[in-house]
Amino acid sequence: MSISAAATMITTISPAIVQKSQESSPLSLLPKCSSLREIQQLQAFAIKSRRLQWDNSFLSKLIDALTLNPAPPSMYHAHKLFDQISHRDAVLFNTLSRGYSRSHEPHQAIVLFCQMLEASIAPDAYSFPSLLKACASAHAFCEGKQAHAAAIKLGFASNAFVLPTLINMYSQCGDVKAARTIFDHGTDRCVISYNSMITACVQSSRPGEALALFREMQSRRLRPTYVTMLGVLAACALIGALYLGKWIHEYVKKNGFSYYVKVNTALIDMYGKCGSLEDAIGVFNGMEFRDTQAWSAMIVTYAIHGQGIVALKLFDEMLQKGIRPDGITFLGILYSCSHSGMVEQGLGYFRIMYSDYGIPPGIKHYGCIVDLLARTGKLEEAYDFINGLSIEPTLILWRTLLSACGGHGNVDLGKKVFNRIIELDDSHGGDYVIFSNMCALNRMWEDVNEIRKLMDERGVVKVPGCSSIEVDSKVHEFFASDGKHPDSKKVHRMVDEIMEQLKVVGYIPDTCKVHHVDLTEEEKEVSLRYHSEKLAIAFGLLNTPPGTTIRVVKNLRICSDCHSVAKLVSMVFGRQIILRDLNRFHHFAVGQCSCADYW
DNA sequence: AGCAAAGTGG
Repeated sequence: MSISAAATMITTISPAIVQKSQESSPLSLLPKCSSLREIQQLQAFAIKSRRLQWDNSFLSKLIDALTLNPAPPSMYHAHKLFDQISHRDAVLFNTLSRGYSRSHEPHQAIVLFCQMLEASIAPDAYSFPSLLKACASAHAFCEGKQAHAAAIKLGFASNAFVLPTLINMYSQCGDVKAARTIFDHGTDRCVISYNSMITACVQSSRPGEALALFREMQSRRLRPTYVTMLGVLAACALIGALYLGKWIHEYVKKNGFSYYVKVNTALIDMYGKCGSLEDAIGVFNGMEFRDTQAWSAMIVTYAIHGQGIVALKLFDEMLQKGIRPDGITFLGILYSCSHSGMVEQGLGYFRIMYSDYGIPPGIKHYGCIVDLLARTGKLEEAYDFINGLSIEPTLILWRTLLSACGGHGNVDLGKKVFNRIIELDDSHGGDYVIFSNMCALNRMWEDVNEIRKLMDERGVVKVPGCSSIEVDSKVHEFFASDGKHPDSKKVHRMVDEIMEQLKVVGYIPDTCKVHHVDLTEEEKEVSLRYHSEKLAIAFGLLNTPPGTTIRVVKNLRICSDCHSVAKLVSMVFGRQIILRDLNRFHHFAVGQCSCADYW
């Protein structure tokens, strides 16, 4: 059939399709189809002109177009068409499999691969990316490993397209070590493989390794892509290294990545998590186009800096501009409310998220509501809320409540919740510590001993507190009372000096939460004195010019004694201190904290 | 045809 004849036939089927194309072959028209109807018209044309029997390349394009169509029934139509084809080849299988992995039906993709083997059709290199992607998103580690073995057998494991998906699969299934081994042994380490590996490191909280890979890329003169920037910025956010982050920002500008909305969103997130609210606002204001994610990132950033009211204002502004919020936006909103004690508003937003926006609440939204209720002391309500849920409450939900019980000193409910938690998982040191502190606060020393014994028996260890501070683009880490840092003697002396000065203005060490029963008051004071955040602040006072801001990142929540010390230091030494908790910020200035002592 | 943000608790 001549091209002009084909064009005539299509014209009789749908003028809309022809309008979209200057070309006349049905193959080139396919990507321009935007609706299921248009694709099916082309399919009808293909059947009419008897192409269905012989042209697998055209059929593959047809299936691809069907699977790309966002309307839900497309996978069904694609599979139906696939079933009608008599001579299936690997390309057809791959195309349908890709469709399933795109439409989040990983199990179908895996099944399809098995069917291909059963039909004695040899997979090619392109069969593996979608299969591995499916295994990754389904967390199907066994299948993933089998797929890897098959890829090795067939000689496709070091293929440039297969390698990144292999890395991704291992990382998503939780085996980052294996991912790294594959990456290291890869013969063809391209930019995309580096991106996968960097992302894998970030997702497994190994920011240092991610940044090292970025440097390796540069020394190998591989040109990063914007995806590289997303990974590297996320790594900076994890470490909380503001100056390194600023350097990356410059790099982003110089290399033309500033126009990617996602990169700007990652920059907002990075500045937010590195403690610079102003820089985050600067990036947000400088964006020409902002999507839901960009607004959400900015809302969350205000929230973690204790500016809940501003976060809510921004949400209103977002709605006025006609940007649709998603589940994450509401998470930010609920988070803002719970961390600013706005119970009624929070419950209001929780109600409208489904009724007005059709967003079904997930476990994380429930977590925020539990936090919202419990943090303000409505502990029983929070308990009832958890028990009334239609889904099985997770550990985190109980943990949220336990931590609030600790904050409000409610040992009775706290004990009930604690027992519930260790039934589910008795290996988490943090839970024991919260409950033990709660008991110590109520002078229930036998219980404190009991908990200690339980921890020893079960071999539970608590995560040591660690604070870090970036000075001259080097990150210094401090652990409580440790002598690992080269300057530790000097730092300890500095802490002693600080304490003397603070006592003059009325500081009294808050020893009631130190849960070593057999310590004297003085010994308790000493154990409190060398908490990691105090060491880091002392190091900051010693090694940064007077008047500059001290930025500290801590891996646990700040204790109340360190909180009051930081407030006093900000006043006595005339320094602003910005301290990052596990997931929020404390801005200390002239004796006050931005969290208004509510954290 | 591969990599791809934002997110409850501690």
